[in-house]
Amino acid sequence: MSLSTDLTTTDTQTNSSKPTALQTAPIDKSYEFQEVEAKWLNDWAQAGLSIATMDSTKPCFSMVIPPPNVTGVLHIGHALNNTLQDILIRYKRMDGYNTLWVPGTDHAGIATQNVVERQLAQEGLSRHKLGREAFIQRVWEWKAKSGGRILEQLKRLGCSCDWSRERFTFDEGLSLAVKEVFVRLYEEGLIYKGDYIINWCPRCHTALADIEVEHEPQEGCIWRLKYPLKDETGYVVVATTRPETMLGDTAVAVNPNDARYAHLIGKELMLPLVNRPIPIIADDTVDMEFGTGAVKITPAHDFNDFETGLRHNLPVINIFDTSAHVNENGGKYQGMDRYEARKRILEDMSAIGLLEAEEKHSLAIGGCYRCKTVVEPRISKQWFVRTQPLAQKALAAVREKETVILPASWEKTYEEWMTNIKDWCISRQIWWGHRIPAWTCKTCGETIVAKDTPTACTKCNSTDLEQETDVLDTWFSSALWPFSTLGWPEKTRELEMFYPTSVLITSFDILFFWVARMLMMGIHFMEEVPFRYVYLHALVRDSQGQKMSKSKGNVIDPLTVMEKYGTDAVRMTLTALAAQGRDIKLAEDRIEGYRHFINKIWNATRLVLMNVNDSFEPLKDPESLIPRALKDKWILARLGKLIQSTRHNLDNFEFDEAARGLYHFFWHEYCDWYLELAKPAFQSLNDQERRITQQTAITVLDICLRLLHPIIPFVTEELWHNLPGSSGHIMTAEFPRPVPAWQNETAEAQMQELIEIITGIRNLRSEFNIHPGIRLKVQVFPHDDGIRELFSAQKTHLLALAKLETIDFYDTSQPRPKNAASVILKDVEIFIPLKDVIDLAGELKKLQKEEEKLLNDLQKTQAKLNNADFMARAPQEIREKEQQRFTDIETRLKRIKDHKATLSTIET
RNA sequence: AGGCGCGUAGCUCAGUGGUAGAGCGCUACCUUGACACGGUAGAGGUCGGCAGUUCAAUCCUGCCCGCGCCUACCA
Repeated sequence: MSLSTDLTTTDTQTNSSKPTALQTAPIDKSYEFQEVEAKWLNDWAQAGLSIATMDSTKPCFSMVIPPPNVTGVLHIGHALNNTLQDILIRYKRMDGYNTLWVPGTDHAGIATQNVVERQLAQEGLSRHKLGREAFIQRVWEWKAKSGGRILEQLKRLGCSCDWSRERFTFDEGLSLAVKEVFVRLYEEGLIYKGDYIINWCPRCHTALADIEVEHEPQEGCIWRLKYPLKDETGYVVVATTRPETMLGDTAVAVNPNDARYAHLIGKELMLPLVNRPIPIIADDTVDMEFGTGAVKITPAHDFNDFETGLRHNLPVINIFDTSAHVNENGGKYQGMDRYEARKRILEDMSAIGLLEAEEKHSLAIGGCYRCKTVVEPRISKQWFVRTQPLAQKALAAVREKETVILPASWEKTYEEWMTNIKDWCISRQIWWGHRIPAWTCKTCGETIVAKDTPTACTKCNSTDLEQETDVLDTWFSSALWPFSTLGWPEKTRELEMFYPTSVLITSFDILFFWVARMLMMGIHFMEEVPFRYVYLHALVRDSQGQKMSKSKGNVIDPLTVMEKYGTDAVRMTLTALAAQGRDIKLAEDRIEGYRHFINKIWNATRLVLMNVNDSFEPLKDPESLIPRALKDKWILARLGKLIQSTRHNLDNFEFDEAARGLYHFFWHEYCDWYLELAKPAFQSLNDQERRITQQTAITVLDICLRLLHPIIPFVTEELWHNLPGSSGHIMTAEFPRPVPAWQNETAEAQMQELIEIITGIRNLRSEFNIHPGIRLKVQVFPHDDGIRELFSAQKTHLLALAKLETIDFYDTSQPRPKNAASVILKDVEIFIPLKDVIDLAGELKKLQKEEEKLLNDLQKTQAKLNNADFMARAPQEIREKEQQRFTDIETRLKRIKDHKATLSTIET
C-alpha cells in the first residue's frame, strides 16, 4: 500500500452520496462586469460598509485622499493613486481595523477660476465686468453643477472612502481652519507682508510661488550691447538674453577681481535709449567667465539683480504693467508688449551702432504651471510664510522617522529641498480662494489680521477699514487637509482617533507642493506629524515613456478602459505595474492581459461550483481541513506561503509583488495543476476523497478571493456570494491569516517531481507529434523506492495529465526497450514504445540535444568544484548544492548514454 | 551645472552576488464537459559598453555611451 491515500480506484467503501454529476453551471460562461460592478457599488453604499465605525475597541487605520481638483476629470494617475489607497484601506478593513478614508476635492484657485472665466468669455463676459462678488457666486454655481464630477468617477473605480465625510478645501469648516491658521501664524511672526520680487503670470495676473513655475529649455539668443561711458571715453559691453529690460537698468556690475574692468569701478555709464546715468559697481557674484564679465542690473525684473540691488542700495525701476507691457517708465516704448519692445530696442540699438553681437543661446524659460505663459519676475507687495522654523521641525520629523518616506530615495530629495527652502509666497491676485483675513486702516495705515471682520481699527479706532483683496495659494488650505478634515480647530473625537493618519499615498510630483507643507503645518499646529508613512508612487506614462497629454494624443483614459475591460482589470494592471521607484509605462494590451486573468478567476470558480453538489457542507474553519492526498497537501502548503507573502507585500507597500504573486499562484498553480488534479477526484467514488477535494478546492478559492479582494473588489465580491457557506460581504470578511498546520515541504518537493515527470512526458508527446487524443503505454524504470511510490500513489493523476493508458514498472536491471522514446530524469527512466512510429533518428536527436545541454552544465559545475578558491571560500551551503548538482547531472548523463548505446544496437 | 533614476526576450516590464522571469506578440499542435478572454509544448536574451572588487557579477564599485526626470540666479 502506498503512503498516500488518494489511490482510489480500488476503494470499495460505501458511498453515502453519489459523486456530483456535472451540474448546470451556476454562473455564466464569461464574466459580464458591467452589471456586476454597478450592483456591488450600489450594494456597498447601501450597506454603508466603507463608513468609519468609530469603534474604539479596534485599532485605527486612517488616510486622507489627495484631494483632486474640483475641476478635475479622472485620469490614469488618479486611477493609480486611488487604487493603491483603496487596496490598503480594504486590506486593513478586512484585517480588523477601524478604517477611515476621507475623500474630498480641492478648490484649485487658478484652475477653477480659469474654467469659469473661459465660460464667461463665451458669453462675452469677463470677471471684471461681473465684479468680484458676482463672479465668486458664479464659481459656486459652477461647482454645484459640474464640480466634483471626479468623485463620482472615483466611486466607479471602487474607492471605499467614507463618503459621508466628503470635504472641500473651501467649505465652511475648512475656511475656518484656514483663518485660524493664518491668524496664528501672523501673530507668531511666521507670516509677513512685504515688497519682494516674485514670479508673476501676466495672463493670470497673479503671483506664483517658485515651485509653480515650470522651466522649459529653449533655444534663444544672447545679445551683446554696448553701454557708453558717461565721459565718452569708451564702452562697456554687457551680455543679456533680455535686452528689453535695459529700460529698467540701474547699474552694471563686474567682478571686483576682474582686471579688465578694475579701472572702471565707480565710474558711470550712460544707459542708451533712455539716457540715464548708471554706476559701474563691483559684486563678487559676477562670473568673470560668462558673457563679457559685465552684467546689466535690473532690480525690478530679475531675481539676482533684485538681490544685487539690495546689496548696493540701487534704485528699482519697474518698467512693466501687470500684463507685461511697457509702462510709463519706458519712454517711447510705453504700451508695447515685452517681445515687441525687445524687437524695437534691438533695432534701435543696432541703428546707433550699440548692438555688438547676437548669438544663439539655450536657456530655461519659466512658465506658469497653469497656463504656460512665460512668467515675469516682478516686485510687488505679497504675503509670505517664514518657512525656516517650520521646515526645521518637518526635517527633523523625517530624520527621526516619525514620518517615513517611501521609497526611501525620496528622503534625500526632501532633505535637500527643506534645507534650502525659501519663504513661501502665499498671496494670489485672483478672486477664487480664501480671502486673506487682513484689513488695512485707511486712516492710520495699521494692518489688522483677525478671524472675524473687525469693526474698528485696533490702533486708531477708525472704522474706515479695507480688506485685503488677495486670496491664499490653494496649497495653503490643502496643507491643513489631514487635520482640517477631521474637524480642527475643534477638539473632535475624529482627531483624537484618526490623527496622525496612518499613511499618505500620493504621487512624487507633489512632494514639495503638498507633502512637505502638510508636514510643516501638521507638526506646528497638531504638535505631531500628519502621517506615519508617505508612500510616493510613480507617474503613469505611455508605452513610449512619454508623459500622457491630450495634445500628444497618447492618453489612456481610465474610464474608457474601465468600460472596455472592466474596472478590476484596470486596477489589477495598475497594481501589477506599480513597482516602487519606477514610472509606469502603460500599454493597453497589458490591461487586456489582466482582463483575461479576471476571466480566469471567474471560470475557475465556475468549475469548482459545478463540482460541488447540494449536499456539500462547507467548512466552518479552514484550519480544520486535514488534507490527505498529495495534491491537497501541496496546494495548501503553497497557499500558506501565498498568504504570508501577500500580507508581507501589502504591509510593505509592495503592491506590484502582491498582485503578481496572486496572479501566478492562482493561474499557474491552482488552475494549471491543482484543478486539473482535482477533476478526477471530484468524480471519485470515494466519499472522503471527493469531500476533501471539494473542501480544499473551495477553501483555496475562498482564500484567494479574499486575498485578491483589495485589488479587484468587484469580481471577488460577486464570486464570493456564490460560494457555498459564505455570508455577508467579502469586503468585510476576514483577511486570510497563515495556517501553520499547512506547511509541508515534503509535499512541495514531491509535487515538483510529479510536475517534472508529467512535463517530461508531454514534451515528448509534442516532439514526436503524438496526437493529444492518443493514450500511451509507458514503461517506468524507477531508481528508488520513493519515486516508485510517487508513481503508484499518483497513478490516476499521471494517467489523466499525461494522457496515458497504462503504466508498467520494470526493474532497473532489465533491458530498456529499443523502439521507444524516453524521458530520463535523475531517479527515473520512462519509456514510451513507439510501435508504429519508429523514429530512431528523432529520438537520437533529442538525446543528443539533452546530452549537449547536460555536458555544458556539467562542465560549468565541474569548473567550479575544481576551483580551489571556490572550495575554500564559498559558503558550505553553496558548495553542497553545487556538488549535488554535479552528481545529478552525471547520473542523468550516464542514463542517457546507456540509452543511446541501446539504440545504436538497433539496425537502422 | 548639480542631484536622482533608467537601459534585461520583438514590445511593455519584474527580478536576483551562486543554473535568467512574466504579460503581450511569435511557432507547432489541440474546439479535451471551467475558460479559445482557453490548453499543451516550444523558439527567442554575451541582463547598454569597458574596466575593477569577488571563489563567483546581470546584480556591488568606477568610467563611458544612450534615455528620462528633478533642482539651479550663468546674465
